Amino acid sequence: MVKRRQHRGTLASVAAELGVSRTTVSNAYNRPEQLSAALREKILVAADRMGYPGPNPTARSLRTRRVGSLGVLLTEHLSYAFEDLASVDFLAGMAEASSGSGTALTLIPAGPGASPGDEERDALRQVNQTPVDGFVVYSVAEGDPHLAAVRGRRLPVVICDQPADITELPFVGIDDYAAIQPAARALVAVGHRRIGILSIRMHRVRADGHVSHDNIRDASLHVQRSRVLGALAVFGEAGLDPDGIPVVTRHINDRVNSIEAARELLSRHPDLTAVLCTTDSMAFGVLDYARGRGLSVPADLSVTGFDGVHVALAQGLSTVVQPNKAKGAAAGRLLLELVDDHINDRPAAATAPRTILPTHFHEGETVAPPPGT
Amino acid sequence: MVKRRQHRGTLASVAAELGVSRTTVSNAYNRPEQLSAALREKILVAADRMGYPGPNPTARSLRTRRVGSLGVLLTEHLSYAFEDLASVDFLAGMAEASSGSGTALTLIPAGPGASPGDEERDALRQVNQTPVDGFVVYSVAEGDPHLAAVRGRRLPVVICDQPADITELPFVGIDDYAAIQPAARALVAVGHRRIGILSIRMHRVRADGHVSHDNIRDASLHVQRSRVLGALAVFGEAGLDPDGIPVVTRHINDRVNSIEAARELLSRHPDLTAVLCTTDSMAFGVLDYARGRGLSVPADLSVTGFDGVHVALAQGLSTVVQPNKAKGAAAGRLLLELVDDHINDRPAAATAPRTILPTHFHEGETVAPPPGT
DNA sequence: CTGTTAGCGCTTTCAA
DNA sequence: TTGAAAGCGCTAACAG
Repeated sequence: MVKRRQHRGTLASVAAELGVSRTTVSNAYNRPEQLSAALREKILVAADRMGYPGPNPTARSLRTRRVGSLGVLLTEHLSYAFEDLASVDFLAGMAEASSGSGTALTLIPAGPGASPGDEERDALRQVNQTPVDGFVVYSVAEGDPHLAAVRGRRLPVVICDQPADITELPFVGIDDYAAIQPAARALVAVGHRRIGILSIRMHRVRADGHVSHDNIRDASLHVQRSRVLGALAVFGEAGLDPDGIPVVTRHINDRVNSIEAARELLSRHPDLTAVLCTTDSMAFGVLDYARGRGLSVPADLSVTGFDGVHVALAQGLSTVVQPNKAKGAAAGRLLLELVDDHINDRPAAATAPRTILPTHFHEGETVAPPPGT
Repeated sequence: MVKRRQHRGTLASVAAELGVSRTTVSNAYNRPEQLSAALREKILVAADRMGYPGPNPTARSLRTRRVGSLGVLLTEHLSYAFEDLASVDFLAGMAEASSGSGTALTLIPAGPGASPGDEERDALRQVNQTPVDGFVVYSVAEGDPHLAAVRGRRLPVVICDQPADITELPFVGIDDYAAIQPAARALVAVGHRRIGILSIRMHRVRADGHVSHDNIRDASLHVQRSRVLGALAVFGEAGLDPDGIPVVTRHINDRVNSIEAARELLSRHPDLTAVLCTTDSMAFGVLDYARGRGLSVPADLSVTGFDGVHVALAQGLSTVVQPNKAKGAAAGRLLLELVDDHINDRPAAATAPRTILPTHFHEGETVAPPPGT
C-alpha cells in the first residue's frame, strides 16, 4: 500500500493521479512561470475534474507564515460596532485599504467572555485563536485584557484612537482635546452659560448617569475623557464654573440609551440652554428627546455633536467632523506595511509612527443664542 | 545538537524548557482537566515568561480542521458594503450570531480583481486563499465567479438574498416580489397614475440609465428584478400601461449616484407624480433632489423606499421594512450549525433549508394623493 | 496524569 | 523542468 496519501482533495492526490510530483502541482498554482503552460493547464484541468479546490489555505499559511487577513479588534460586542456609524465608516476605510491588496478583514469578537470571572483568559483565547497577520486595535480602554493579549502575540499592531499613551505602538487618531473645542466655543460665543455635557462611557465597566469631574480625570477611555476635558477647559476660560456643568454618560450609545441620557440630563437640569455631546449618536438622542418634549432646536435648546457622520451632516447638526474613513484607511495601510516588513524579517522602525488626522467644526443649524436673548 | 526545535516561541520550546512533553503543554491550554492545576499553572507561567503567546492558531487549525471564523462574501468592493445601511445591519446580525459562539467574521474582498481579463482566476484566488470554516454569500449575482469559487471549495455555504434559484444550497431571504407590492399599492390607492421606478443595478456589469422591461426580465440580480417586476405587476393590475413606466438604474447606490438617478428620471419625465424606489438609499436621493428643486414631498411628489433602515424610519419615509439584522443572524446561526456538522462528519440534511423572513410596509409620510386631487 | 508516535497539507531548498 | 526530503507548529490516539 502506497501510504494512502490521497485523502480526498490534496495536492498529493492530484500529483499522484497525474504521476507528477507535489512540487509541480504546487508550482502550477503559485509559480506559473516554473512549468510549461501545457502542463500547467493539464494539472489545473485535472484538479478541477477531481474537485480539488486548490491549495488548502491553512496549510499554506503554516508554511508561508502569512495568512492574508488583517485582524480588527473592536471594543465590546461586535454588533455594537455596526450600530455606531462612526465605527462603520472606520471599517469602510479599513476595507478599502485591505481589499486594495487582496487581503481579507477578520473581525475579532471581543465581547465580554462567557465566564465573567476569567475575563483575561477568555480574552486571550479569543485573540489568540484567530489566524491573522496583524491587528488594528480600534478604540479600546487602557486596561482591556484583549489589548494585552494582542500585544502578547508577537504580531504587528496599530492602535486607532485609544489607548493614546502607548508610545511603543504605531498610532492613528485625532487630537480629541483640541477637536471638540470649536464646538464648545460656538456655544459660549452666542451667549450660553448653562450647558450640559452628554458622553458615552469613560470606563470599561458600565456606570451610567451623572459623573463627577474627578471621575472624568481618571477615566480609562482617553477619547471621551479628552473631549469632555477639552470642552470644560473652554467653558472655564469663558468664566463658567466648571463644577456647575453636569456631565451624564451612557455605556452604550444606541438610540434608546441616548434619549434616556438626554432625559436624565434635562429633567434634572431644566435650566440648561445647550447640550454638548461627545458623539453624534448622543446628539440625535437630544434631538429626539427635545422633539418629544415640544422643545425647538435651536430656538429653545442648542445642541452639538461629534463625529460628523453622514446623517448628522445631512440633518444639519452642528458637529465636529473627524475623518473616520480616512482613519480606517490610514490604519489599514500602515498595518499592511508593518505586516510586510514583519514577514520579510525587515526590522521595525525605531520609533512607532503617530498619525494625527485633522478635524474641523461643521457649523450646522443646531446652535443659536439661548432663549430670551 | 538536539535538533534546534525551539525557534522562538513554540509549544516544543516550552516543553523542552520545562522538561515535559508537548502533549502536556498542549493540554495545559486545551484540556485543563487532563493535568494537575499546579502543573498547568507552572506551564502557563513559564510560557508567559518565555513570551510564548499560546498555540499558533494556524497550526492548530491545520490539525483540528477548524479555523474559528466564518467567511462573508459580499458583492463588489468591500467598502460599498459599509456604505449601504442595509448591508451594515445584515453584518450586525451576523456579528451577533458569530460572536455569541466565539467565532470571528472574515470579510472576503470580492472586488473586481486586478486583472480584468482573468476575473475568474482572481476570484478563485481571493476566495481560496482565506482560511474560514464556511461562507455566507450575501446578495451576489447569478453568474458571479466568486460564487462559483465558493462552491468549489467543499465548505458549508449559506446564500442570503440572491441568487435565489440555487435550490441545492441553504437560503435565507425574503419574498422580494411580494414585499414591494404594498408600496406600489399605496401609490395607486391614492390616485397616482404617472409613476417612475428607481432601482440599483440588475446586472453585474455597470449599465446606468433607463432600462427596458425586457432588460429587466433577464436581469442577473434576482432581488432587484423581483422588486421591479412585483411593482410593475401591481401597476398593471391597476390599469396603468406597464410600458409607460420608466425604470432608471444605477450601479452604485451611494448619495451622489442616487441624486443623479433622481435627476435623470424626473427631468426626462417631469410629469411623474410618484417615484417607487427599490432601496431606501435611492429614496433619499429622490428626497434630496426634490428638496433641491423646491418640490415638496409628498405634496408635489410621493416617494417610497425599500429596506426600512433606521434613518429611513426616523425620517418618516414610506418604505418596505425587511429584517436585515435578523437575516444576518439567521444566516450566521445556520452556517454555524452546518459548520459543526461538517467538522464532525455529520451528513448534511437531504434538502437545503430555505428561510423566508416576513416583511411589512411602513406607511410613513411620503405618500399622498398627486397634486391637484 | 504523562509521553510517544504519526501525521494535518503545504512550500521550499537543493539536486538532478 | 521536475523531484526528493525536510519541515511549518500543532493535536489526537494510544500506551504507559
